[in-house]
Amino acid sequence: MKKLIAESIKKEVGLTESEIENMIEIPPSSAMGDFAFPCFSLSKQLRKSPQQIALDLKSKIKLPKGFSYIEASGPYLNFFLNRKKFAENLIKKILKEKDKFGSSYLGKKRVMIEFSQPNTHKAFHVGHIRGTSLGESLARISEFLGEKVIRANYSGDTGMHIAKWIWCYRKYHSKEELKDDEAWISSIYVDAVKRLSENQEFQNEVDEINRKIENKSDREINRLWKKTRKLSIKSWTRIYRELGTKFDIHYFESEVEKRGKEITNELLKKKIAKKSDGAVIVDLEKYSLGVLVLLRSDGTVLYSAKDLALAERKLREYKLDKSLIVIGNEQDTYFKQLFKTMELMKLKNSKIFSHIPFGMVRFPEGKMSSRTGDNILYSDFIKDVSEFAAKRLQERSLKIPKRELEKRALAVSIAAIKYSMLRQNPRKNIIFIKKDALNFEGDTGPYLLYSYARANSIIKKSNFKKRTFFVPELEPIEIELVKKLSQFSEIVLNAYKNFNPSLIANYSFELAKIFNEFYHACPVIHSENKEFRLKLVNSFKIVLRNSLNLLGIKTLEEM
RNA sequence: GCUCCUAUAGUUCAGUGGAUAGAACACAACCUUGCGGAGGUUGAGACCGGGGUUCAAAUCCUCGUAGGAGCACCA
Repeated sequence: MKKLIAESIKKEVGLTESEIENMIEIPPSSAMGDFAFPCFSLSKQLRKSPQQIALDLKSKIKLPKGFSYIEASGPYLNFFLNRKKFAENLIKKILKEKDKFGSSYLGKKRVMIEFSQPNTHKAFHVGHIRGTSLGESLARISEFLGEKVIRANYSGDTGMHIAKWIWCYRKYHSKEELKDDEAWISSIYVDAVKRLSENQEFQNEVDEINRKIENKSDREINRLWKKTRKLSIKSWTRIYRELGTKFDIHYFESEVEKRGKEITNELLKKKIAKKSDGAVIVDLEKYSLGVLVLLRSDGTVLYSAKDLALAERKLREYKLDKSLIVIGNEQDTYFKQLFKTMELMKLKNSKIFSHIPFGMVRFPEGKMSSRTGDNILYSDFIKDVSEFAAKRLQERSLKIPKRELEKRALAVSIAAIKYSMLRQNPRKNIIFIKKDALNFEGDTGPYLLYSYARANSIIKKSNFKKRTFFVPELEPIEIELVKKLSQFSEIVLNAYKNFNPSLIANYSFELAKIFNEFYHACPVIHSENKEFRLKLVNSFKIVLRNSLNLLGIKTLEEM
């Protein structure tokens, strides 16, 4: 519609169509118009007041197709849609395109999105849920816009934290049975950190184990490492199934360790890296990026060198147009260092990488960390939320079979959690208040699911299959609903460009809110306009389902 | 100390340089003989401070202040 407006005023204002399209706004209220063109910036060159320009334009231009009239309102030129026709076309389009509605084709690009990145032998905590939800959502948005997405995971299965775990297990927990329970696995790590902080000398024992893991010299340690690594990985399958994420490739640090060391040697030869205090570093001071340490002074390899090898491998294995790495913003500087190093070593195509940072998940009491164990584990967290959800569900409908109840409770919980993680700007810290996340009222995932289920319930009850419909005089809230539905595809594009699913989350909430207002104001089944309203309700269902789907949230037909 | 990020109702968040700064929670008052009350309606309540750019600033720049993160062998 913006394009039609641009065409109609292009000649009079001497701007290109796209310039005009960018200027067009949506007025604060529908009573003022459906689109607005502000005339301020033309004022200087035309040497007229913006008010006058608006008046002149109104009389000069031709009414664009699909509009019923134009109004000059102060410095704004306001366009009013032919709302009936607009509603009709839009609803037809939504009902025809269904789960494709809102998508636009951006060309077949191949994009790799690396996210989640839990480490073996450590907790999968609330922060990981944020990264996983964000990555999955970005992946879905890209796919929706026609891109070929490769979901990648990358886990630290070697390195100091593993050495700590194995050290602690052998020394203090060797009688306990090994199991694929993330809570137990993480408790050993937490214990290790605690014991290490009590006695500095233990670090030497851990260092020795770290060397043994890296050069695989100790059979018993190697066996224990393999076994526990496997159990950790196994403990994630349930988590990813529940979160609705499936990876196409799972990289491990152990697979790039050797190549990381080789790259480091090449960098030493090329004088890009150098020795310093026994360690191998890349000096990036002249870019004000400090130094990047590649090898420890005992010769063992660090995450940085492994990341260089990983980047090389991704480029070799896939023909990528883009490669995103979704990781917490505490690594902002590190990624600048890493990318700069890739540039210095002239790694081909290294420009395609970008770091998508996200903020921390904090609690009102303070930061959480998997080192101290001051965090909430995925399993504890989901159990807590599910039990609450099951109780709420039971209060409402008494006769749900237990299986079904558990299924719905889990779906509602995942929706609540994902929505609370995605509704905020990714780069800002989330202050996670359990009471609010568990609250099913207001701006929450369950509210959205509830709205969807209500819409579904109307349609089910109506048992009405007539395909044609005519658009009656529209109630104000119906116009609002139609207009909101029409904005979906633009919102998706914006979310894509800004790597920001919160735009879709906020849109979903606004849409559901308008639907609920509509629902209260306009009877559907017992209305003369039944056929139209049913189509409108159905359109709402489709669009809400599409937008929640992009957030990785599954809808429920009944709650 | 240096670098980066953030600052909007009591609280948690929206807000692409444009019309009256939006919600949610909490608080107060209402709405159920209506398609699901996890809902709706109404009310009270906010742009950290000082400069600047602009016809127009919560939004851009700058200096402060406050909070967070990072800064050599964790990832």
